[in-house]
Amino acid sequence: MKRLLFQGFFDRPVLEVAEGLLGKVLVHRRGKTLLHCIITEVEAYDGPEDKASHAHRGRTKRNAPMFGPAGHWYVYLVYGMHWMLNIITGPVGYPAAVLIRGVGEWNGPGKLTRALNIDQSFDAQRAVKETGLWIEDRGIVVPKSAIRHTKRIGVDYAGVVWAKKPYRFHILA
DNA sequence: TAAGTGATCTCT
DNA sequence: GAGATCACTTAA
Repeated sequence: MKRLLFQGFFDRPVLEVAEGLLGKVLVHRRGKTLLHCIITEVEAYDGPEDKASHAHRGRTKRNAPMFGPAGHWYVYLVYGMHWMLNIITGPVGYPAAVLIRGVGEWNGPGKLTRALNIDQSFDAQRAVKETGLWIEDRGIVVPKSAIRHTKRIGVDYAGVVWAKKPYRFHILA
């Protein structure tokens, strides 16, 4: 039982998508081998008001994918060495995305992208099989009781209101 | 706890 | 063009 997540899944409020992604499976094709990783930790970045979001000061060349259609990747380099993997949500023109922070055995967004060899070549690409990186529903059900909401990581600069939003979701170990 | 690292953005 | 910033990791 497996089903590719299509654009309709992502074209919803970002908080719904973020929570819904827990337990889904990130699939990466490298040559002929497929890597499957269960998504265990995510963060939501919601719209132009969100001071922790790259989009809060308007559209730039870097964050342009956030303003595009849902179901596309947004990949960028931070701290000069780590690629961050995000999936765009919501309607065109509304900048929102979910940062994939942890999958299965790799915790930490930088380790995840390094392990999967994810870089800017995926930026603004669609999350479908043709691009080599997509997300599937394999019927894994995560009980509500196993999901925790906490504040986001590494965004203290955004001021207390936005830095403390419970926009991080993770599955208990 | 602090350094490493470099693209991007905001001023000149 | 220069300077500051940054959705992190690792080694102490």
